[in-house]
Amino acid sequence: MRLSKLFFQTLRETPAEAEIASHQLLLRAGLIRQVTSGIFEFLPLGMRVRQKVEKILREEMNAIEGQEIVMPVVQPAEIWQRSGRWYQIGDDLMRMKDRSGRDMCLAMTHEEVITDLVSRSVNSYKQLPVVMYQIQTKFRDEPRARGGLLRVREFTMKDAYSFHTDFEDLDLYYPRMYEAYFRVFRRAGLDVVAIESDNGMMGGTMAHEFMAVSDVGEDTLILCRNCDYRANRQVANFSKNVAHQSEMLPRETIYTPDCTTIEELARFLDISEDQTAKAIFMVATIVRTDSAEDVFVFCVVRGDMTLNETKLANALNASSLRPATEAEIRAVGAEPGFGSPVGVNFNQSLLIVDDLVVESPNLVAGANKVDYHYKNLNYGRDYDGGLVADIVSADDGHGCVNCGGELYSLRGVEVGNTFKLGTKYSETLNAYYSDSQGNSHPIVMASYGIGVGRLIACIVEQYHDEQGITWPLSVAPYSMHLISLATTKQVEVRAKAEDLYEELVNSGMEVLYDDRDDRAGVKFNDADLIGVPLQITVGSRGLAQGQVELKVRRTGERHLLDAENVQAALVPFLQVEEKLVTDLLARDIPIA
RNA sequence: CGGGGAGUAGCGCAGCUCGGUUAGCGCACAGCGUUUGGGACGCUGGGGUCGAAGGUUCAAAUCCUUUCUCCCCGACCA
Repeated sequence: MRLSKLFFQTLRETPAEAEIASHQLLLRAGLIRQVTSGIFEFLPLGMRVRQKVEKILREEMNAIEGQEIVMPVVQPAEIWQRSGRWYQIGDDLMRMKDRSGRDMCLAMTHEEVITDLVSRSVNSYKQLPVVMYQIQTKFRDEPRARGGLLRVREFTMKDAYSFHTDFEDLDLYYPRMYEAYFRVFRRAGLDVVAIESDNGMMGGTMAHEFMAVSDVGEDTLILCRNCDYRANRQVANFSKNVAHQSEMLPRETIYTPDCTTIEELARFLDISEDQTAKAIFMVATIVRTDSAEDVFVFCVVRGDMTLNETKLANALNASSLRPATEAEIRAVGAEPGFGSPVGVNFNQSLLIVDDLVVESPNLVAGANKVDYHYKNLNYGRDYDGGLVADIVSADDGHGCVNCGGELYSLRGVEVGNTFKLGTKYSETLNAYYSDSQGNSHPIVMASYGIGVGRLIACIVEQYHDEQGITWPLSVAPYSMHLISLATTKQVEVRAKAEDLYEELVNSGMEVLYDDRDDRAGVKFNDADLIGVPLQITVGSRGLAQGQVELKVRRTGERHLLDAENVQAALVPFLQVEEKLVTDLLARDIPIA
């Protein structure tokens, strides 16, 4: 491709709206353009990268029996009503009416449509298992798009769905998808960490997230330094330590002026935070089949712990949570800042106590009276009932639930996920098959997603420097950036560059050819910004010695090549670039 | 939805506090000339509903009201 003909423009200055590296560079290098919040165009260079990623996805999905299909973006409400998600999902689901007033929505994922498809086509165990995938647009009306391609509203996803006679068969297939996911990410140059995760709105029995470790990530991974335990913080378990075991002591009321936070309280009493309990007040929306109910939830966790809203929501089966207002807190008889479950009437509200609080004796907690706390509060003696569950977050320094090792945390971007869905969708959408005895069973399902744009953003986050992007060869828009430094008078330099371009293209290489009438500095800077792995410069200086110059973008190393034998001389450098991916692929895949 | 910031040419911004010719600068773009190995120089030129609507005023980019959009933090999120 000749740069003089390419629809692109590099930006010298960083657009004001972009803060993170991938967003800035994708805009500056002319790969994407934002239309409105969370909605982007892919320009020719960006489209080339996308096609590279999609090719990898297709190859890896095809290799594990995946069959490619395309499902619609605009879907009838009816199937979403049948699965229940029409009611469970809030404003993220973009709803609309067609001209005849029928409710429609934009697909945020495709479980409903594919289950409906399979329900009408699959009748017998002989047709199972079957795996289908597509690379298709999703729309999620995110409350807040951010970070360029990291979090968008309209995006392209590779989504795959597998259908099985039973869980045993799913369990046989699931590891193949898991390994294929590692191959996809590694072929794209990205190493990922697979972690246990929440099922969220997908439902089902088990889920993994594939995280690209990055400081710009929105998720927190909890990992063990000693064993291979790794989970999203939303669901991570840890070994809870009862810090101060002792006999129950008599409860006392103590004066604690202005101690409205655990930190102030611990400092005032000169005790550690793990000797206190804190009350957190939430309002949970609990969705039943056809109604939703708001319930006041009184949470008690130990003072040194952080409430985990995902765990809380799962324990309550709540669709959403929000902090309670002061008025709501007082309405149940509690005092904000000095809250305690003692004396609260739980007829109209729900008590949920973290299991660690139940184990920990003699805690200091609020007395429901301004400036007073109770000392030696014990669950079972001073208050009881309610729900006891794990509702706190694992954190750096906590103990691993498997081996007792030290846990630590990393930030990550979720680039893919896999869900064992079980029979949630097959039952509601009537996807049943007959076994060899003629008995009917719901089909066991799983779904698997990879966000294409997000993956590209993660690659750029990992592969860039001060000058621009440093694409891995496998996903680079071109493999070669040929720069002609010929001025108008240097016809022989020009001719050599043209010949070389033709020669390289004819040999099957993907060449971006800077034939523009511009200054050398402009061309070098654009080449560095776009980040094609190998740069070849044809100029009068080198040509006088019968040479052209090669620069390896990622390392910056430079070599002189015989101008008459460029193509062959490039081969070893391409092999070095390929090694980046082969090295990644050679690593062991951590077990699920 | 809560908090903060910003909308002036394709991009980056100044002007606004304290209203006053024809709204400016850099980059980008077009033409001509000189240049030509790491973002050249000169001359000339094109491009603006100053986000939108309403109001105050002799006069509004500037003051007031309303509203829309974008970005960041939080909430939320397969």
